[in-house]
Amino acid sequence: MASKNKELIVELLKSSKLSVTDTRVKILELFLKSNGALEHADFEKLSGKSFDRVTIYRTLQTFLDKGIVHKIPTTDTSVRYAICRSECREHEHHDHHVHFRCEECGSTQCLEETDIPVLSLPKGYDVHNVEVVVSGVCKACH
Amino acid sequence: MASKNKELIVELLKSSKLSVTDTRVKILELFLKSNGALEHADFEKLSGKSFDRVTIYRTLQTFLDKGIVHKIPTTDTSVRYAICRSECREHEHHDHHVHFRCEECGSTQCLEETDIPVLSLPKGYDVHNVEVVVSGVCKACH
DNA sequence: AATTAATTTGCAACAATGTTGCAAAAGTAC
DNA sequence: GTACTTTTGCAACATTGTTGCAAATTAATT
Ligand SMILES: [Mn+2]
Ligand SMILES: [Mn+2]
Ligand SMILES: [Zn+2]
Ligand SMILES: [Zn+2]
Repeated sequence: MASKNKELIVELLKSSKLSVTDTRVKILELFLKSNGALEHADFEKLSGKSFDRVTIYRTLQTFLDKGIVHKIPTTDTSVRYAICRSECREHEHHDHHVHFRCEECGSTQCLEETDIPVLSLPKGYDVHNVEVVVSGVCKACH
Repeated sequence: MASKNKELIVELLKSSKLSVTDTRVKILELFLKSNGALEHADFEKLSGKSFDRVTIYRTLQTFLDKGIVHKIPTTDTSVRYAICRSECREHEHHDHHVHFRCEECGSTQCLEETDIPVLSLPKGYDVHNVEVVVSGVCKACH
C-alpha cells in the first residue's frame, strides 16, 4: 500500500518530466496521506525536519509549475497547497471546484464534486478564473 | 473636499467608538482615495513612511475588529484590505460581494453590485461565509 | 484651561516566512 | 561507470508580522 503509493508517485513525477528525488517523493506522500490542504510549515513538521526549508519552497513551486498542486486563497499570510486530483496535470490548472475551510478543526478541503457557479460580472470585466472559498463547519466536525 | 472627507472620517471613527488619531485618519484617507484594495506595504509607501510599521498593523487590526474594513483572500502571502462601503459597520462583516483581481494592473476591486451566488454543498457542511475572488482583466485595462 | 485617566504610538527586540547565489550531492543519460 | 544535468543544503539576506514597555497623545473631568 505504501509501495503502491510510491509507484504512483514515481509515475506522476516521470509523467511531469521531473526527476525522482527523496524530497519530491516525501512531499507527495504527505499530500496523499493528508485529507486536506497543507502549508509550508506542515511539511517541516510532518517530514521530521529532514529537508531544508529552501528545498521545500522550491519543490512546492515546481509542483505548482507542473500543475501537480494548486494554491488555495486565504485571508491570512499562510499559503495552502492541495494536490490536483483530476484533469489538470499539464500546463494549466483546472481545479474548478469549491474549497472549504473549517472553523472548528482548521482544515481546508477540496470539494471536488462541488462546481464553481457561473457568475455574471459587470460589462467590461474579462473573467479568467473564479475562486470560491467557503468557511464554516465541516462534515467531520458535525 | 479634502475637509469633507476628513469630517466623514472623524464621524466614522467616533461612531465606531475609536479615538481620532493622525494614523487612523491618514489610513482611512488612503482607503478613500484609492480605488482598490490596499495591503500593508502600500500604507508605508503612500503615507511617506511617517508612521511606524507596528502602528499600521495595529490600526488595520482595529479597523477589522470594528467592521470598518474587510480582508480579501489571496493566493500569495499578501493580505489585502478594503473599506466596507455599505451595511457592515458594527460587529460582523456583511460584505457579500465578489472581489476582482486584475492580472494586468494588479489592482483588487470590490464589485459591490455583484452578489455572491448561492451554493449547494454536500450534506454535512455548515456554511458560514462564502468568498468569491475572480481574476482576469478589469474594466480599466480593457 | 489645566489635571487626570485611558488609549495609542514608537521603539527595540524577536519570530516567522520567503528569496538568492553557489558549491556539493544526487539523479539521469550514455 | 563516466559525463552531464538537475537538485539540494547552506549561508546570508530581505520581508513580514508580533510583543512588551515607556513616552506621547487623546478624551474625560474638574
Ligand atoms: Mn482544490
Ligand atoms: Mn470588498
Ligand atoms: Zn472540521
Ligand atoms: Zn486592471
